[in-house]
Amino acid sequence: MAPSEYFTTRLRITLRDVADRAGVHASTVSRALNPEKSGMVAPDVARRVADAVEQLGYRPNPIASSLRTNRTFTIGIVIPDVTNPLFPPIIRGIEDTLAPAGYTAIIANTDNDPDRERLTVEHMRERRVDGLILATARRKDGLIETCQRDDIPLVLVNRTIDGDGVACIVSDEALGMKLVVDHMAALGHSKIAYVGGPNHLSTGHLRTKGFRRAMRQAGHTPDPDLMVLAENFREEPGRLACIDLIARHKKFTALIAGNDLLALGCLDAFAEAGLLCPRDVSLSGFNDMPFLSRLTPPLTTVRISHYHMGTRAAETILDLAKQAELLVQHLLLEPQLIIRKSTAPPP
Amino acid sequence: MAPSEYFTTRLRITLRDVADRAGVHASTVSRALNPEKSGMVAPDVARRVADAVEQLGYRPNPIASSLRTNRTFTIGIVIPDVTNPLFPPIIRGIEDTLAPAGYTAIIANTDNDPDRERLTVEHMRERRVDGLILATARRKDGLIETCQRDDIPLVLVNRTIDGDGVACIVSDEALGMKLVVDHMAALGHSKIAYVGGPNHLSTGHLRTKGFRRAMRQAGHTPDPDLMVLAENFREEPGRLACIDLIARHKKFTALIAGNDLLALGCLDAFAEAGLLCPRDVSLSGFNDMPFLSRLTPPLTTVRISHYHMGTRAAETILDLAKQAELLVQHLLLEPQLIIRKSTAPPP
DNA sequence: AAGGTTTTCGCAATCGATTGCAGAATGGCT
DNA sequence: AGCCATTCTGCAATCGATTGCGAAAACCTT
Repeated sequence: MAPSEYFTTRLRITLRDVADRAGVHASTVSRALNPEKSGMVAPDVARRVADAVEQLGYRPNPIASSLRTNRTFTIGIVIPDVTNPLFPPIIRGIEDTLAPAGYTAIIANTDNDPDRERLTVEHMRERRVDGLILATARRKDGLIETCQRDDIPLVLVNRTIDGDGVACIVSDEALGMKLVVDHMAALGHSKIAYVGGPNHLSTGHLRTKGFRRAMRQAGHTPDPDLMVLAENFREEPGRLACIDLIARHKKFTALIAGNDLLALGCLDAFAEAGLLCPRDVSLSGFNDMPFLSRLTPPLTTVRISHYHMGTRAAETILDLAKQAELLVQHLLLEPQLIIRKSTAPPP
Repeated sequence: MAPSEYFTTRLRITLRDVADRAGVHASTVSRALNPEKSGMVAPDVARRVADAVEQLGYRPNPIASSLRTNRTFTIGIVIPDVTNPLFPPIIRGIEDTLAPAGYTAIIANTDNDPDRERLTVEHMRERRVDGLILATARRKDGLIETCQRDDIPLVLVNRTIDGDGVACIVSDEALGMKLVVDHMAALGHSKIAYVGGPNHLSTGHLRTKGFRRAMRQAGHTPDPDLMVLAENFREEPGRLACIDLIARHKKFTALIAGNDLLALGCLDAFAEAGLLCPRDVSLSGFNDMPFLSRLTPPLTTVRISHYHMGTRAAETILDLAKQAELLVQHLLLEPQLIIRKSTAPPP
């Protein structure tokens, strides 16, 4: 017998082994080990079983269990890209909540590619995940509609779709934007420009909407000439959008960016145009990425508790997986303004 | 019949359904669908099966398959913390390699807690992962020894253990350190200080060793008074170590940090001591974290291709999982010096 | 003490795919 | 034509745990 065989035969303790040891039938062991059914077995038998389990070092085979019960204690997480500092805290939040509940997370990156999204979701469904947490939602999202139709436990995180009917944990974008606008206004700015993210994402859309509304509430009229939408939420598009903005030669003393990466791009555009922040123009970001306080100047931004977002999403998917009724479908997390050195009174 | 039942009965196409449709036995379908055994079935039958699969939209149940074959096409990844920007690229590299091969990654964070490491590995083994990629290695690591003893396909990434016998993909720390030291020396520095990471990690240990050796090779004697080891690889310990260093009142014109976070901490210590970088002292980091070029001053550092590290680790674990012989056990990836503005000639 | 509950447990089927073995069909050979 | 060697397919067991059903045993009840 090869060593590996020895290992396998020696180590793979099955339910039946335990049953033999305890002098009972396998089904009894199964019941004794299932908290929900342990009432069905006599106390002394339960102890004998427990002892046998202990002595043999039995560990149940979750695969066999899954095959029979059709539950895997597995949750699929679909994100655009782990490399984006936005997502790791969400993942941690999810995992820290899932693990104590005995669930395992399967994570996949899709780079915002709808085809890959569909493929990964299919793959995860084949793997019989008990639920799905998606961080990839577009405002109109066919994939999510399919999942809804197929009645899969599903939670959206960070972004959401238009309309409701699906659980989501997102930040209160309108509030976040209001915090920034009010901050700029309080500093004395009235000519406030905006470089936003794409409109097909709820984050982009709601922040832009929030910007307009907050401007009006602050007594200013949002100037369409001072608003540009970048193609996506990354640096280079932010830079290009800002260059576009500057080329319009319309005066502004503050610029609110739709997220931190866009803000970084804007900073580059400022440098190219010989603009100094915050002396010539104040700048704010959104999300509070790590190390932003290390920038020159340290960036004023809106902090979103992504970790918290993850924990809530995990709690929700667990409820859904065990068929519980949801108290709240849409959870809006409260953002927080982080004032640093990139915002100052207008020149 | 409830909609969900309808869904289940309607959607769960099994091998037997395909067999019935194709007019053959389930075992034949199984063989037809298995590339390694598709030679055992007649071409026309294979086509009939393929058609039936197509028409019914059959998708195999990987759980049933796993139960029988004892292979899950799943790899466990254990990392200290996704939130550390070091790891996401590794994870991407792993996933991008694993996915095309039909494997799924299970990721877990352990926060460098040995107990959690053991728990996670146990959990993953219970889930019958086909292999393990660990980014948590300590130089002496009991957990890894157990895994070796139990003959589990195993690859270490980023860090490794003392001695060999286990596959690992790491950066060539000695070379990396040599690049930095030579760069400093070439700039004219001779009084070069060192703030390193903990000695119980291979990264910390090898970089420190590499520093000493590179110094001697450059014709300088490493001064023990100018070397401090931080408790871990994070900012605050870096700051404290650097404060300690400065308090020794021994002159140095350059400081090499064991990684970027330590360097960030050193930058803080400089600021507190009224030292300006690079005017008063040059500084270098290690790893090339994202956004380091945005610092003031942009940090000179050593770039390690973490993504590549991930792909190679995944390739290795796949080889191991299919029992292939390994060409190289220890793979040293070549690091690259990234010169920015934090290093300059001595004052 | 007889009959009726309630507990407690075992039997055997089941989840869905895989595979060793054997038999049927086909082909090739003399 | 007859026999052997291939090739192809089906049968049935198996992986390990779960669970509906029925039976035995224990406990009440009157």
